[in-house]
Amino acid sequence: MKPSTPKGTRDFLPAQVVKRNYIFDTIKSVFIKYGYQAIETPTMEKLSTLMGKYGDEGDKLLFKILNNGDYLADANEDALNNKDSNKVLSSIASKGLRYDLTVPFARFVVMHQNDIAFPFKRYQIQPVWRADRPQKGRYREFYQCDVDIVGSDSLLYEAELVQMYDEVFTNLGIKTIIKVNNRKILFGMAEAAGIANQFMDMTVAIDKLDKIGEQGVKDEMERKGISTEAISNILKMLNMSTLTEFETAFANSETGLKGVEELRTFHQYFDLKTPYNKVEFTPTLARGLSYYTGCIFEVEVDTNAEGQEKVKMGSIGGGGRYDDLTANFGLKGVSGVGVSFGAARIYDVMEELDLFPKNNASELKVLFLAENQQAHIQAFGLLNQVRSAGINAALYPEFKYKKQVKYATSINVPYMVMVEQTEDGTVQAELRNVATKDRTVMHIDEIIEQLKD
RNA sequence: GUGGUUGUAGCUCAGCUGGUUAGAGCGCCUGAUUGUGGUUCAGGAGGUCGCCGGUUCGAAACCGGUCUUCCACCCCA
Repeated sequence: MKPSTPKGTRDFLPAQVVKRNYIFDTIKSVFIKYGYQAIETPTMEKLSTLMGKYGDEGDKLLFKILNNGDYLADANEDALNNKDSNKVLSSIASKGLRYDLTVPFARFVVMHQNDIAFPFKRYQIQPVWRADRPQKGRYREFYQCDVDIVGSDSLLYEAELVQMYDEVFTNLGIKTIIKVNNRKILFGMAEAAGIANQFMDMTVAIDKLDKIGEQGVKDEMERKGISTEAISNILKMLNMSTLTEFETAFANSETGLKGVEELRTFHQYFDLKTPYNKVEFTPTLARGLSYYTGCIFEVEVDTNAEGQEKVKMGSIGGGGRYDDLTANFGLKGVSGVGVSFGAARIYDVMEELDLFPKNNASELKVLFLAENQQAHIQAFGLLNQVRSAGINAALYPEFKYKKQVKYATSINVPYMVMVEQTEDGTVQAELRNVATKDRTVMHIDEIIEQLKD
């Protein structure tokens, strides 16, 4: 039989894992610096935790786990006979794979509210699963990398999160544009245009702006039955760029004015330090129809930056504030704000721009090669010394020179040490630089010195 | 979930409108050669043509189903 992985899942080769970990490590070190702590939640959650949190569409995309034991014995018989999958489900499956990290986190906060201190700052890097149909850059198993604060509505955290974006992408070497908006500004626009009741339709249309253009947005809103007058009003507002303009437009929208004020406060915190990346107020940023209620963020690769012109990639990060994150689980009035890093997309961008470091600390530094069995045993002793000095080292098991060199070149190791017996019966070690082909016989202590830098 | 697309050796792919024992390059293994950095030469192993069923005297090729790949839509990350 031909081995394969399930649809939408993949294996990761050593070189890929090294690169992925480089991204995670860079992100983690920034999280830790800003005072966030890691948590983990189980791969599976109860379906009662998961169902109904992502809409009807989301429920379909949940992977369900069959109950153990004789699950059909306990299945709902009527539903089974009628082939009613939805009804049968609840009697044969009570667990599912996590669909994102936010809902499990909300469950976590409610369950452990007495063990954690608010504001609670956590980060979480774990895979999630979706039974979506796979396509380019979309898998059924992928990592999410979330950082959130719950239990405070201070805008200091919005500023902090954007600073973290700025620092992470600077460290990774990607020049980005960090777009900032506020859902209250969007609501203000709907209110100012007199279509507050069609806020959702408007938001969904605006969210597609990048994809379908201004005319497309106009058409979409028309289709949703928004009046032409309101549409032209909204389009006019979308082209405004300063908070002062919005303040004027929102004279009759309390929510809109609140949004302007929130963004001003955000800037009071944020502007104390000059960011390396572009941070732009973007009134057209909508972030889908998700649960966001305040500030929203999205990160894009800056295609105007030198060397990045050709990068075609959607958003590589996003997030925002959501009130009542935990209300679903019975804890009201707890506000949260968080952002997510799109690890897989960041990986692709870094690959395209060749931004991964060449010499990774987790890679093998030196490969020992021995001439014969006698030398092999001696080489193992030398190997121990090199490893004790903290250098990543390995010994090749066979003696055939051709195979040794072939292996060394195929694993891309920078140094080799050839261990040979001399005529007087002692052993000598020769350090070889694979790239320059330099070779020198030297004492093992010297070799260690050489390899250390 | 809808529409399309892909599947032949470990890898990248040929294989005409159905017709003998299914091929190439690379890789792999063995031996020689090279006083040592993937050399050269010779030989070799490896495929139920994704899987199941059908049409046919005959299927890798045609038809149906299924799994997989990639793409668009829906939605989303």
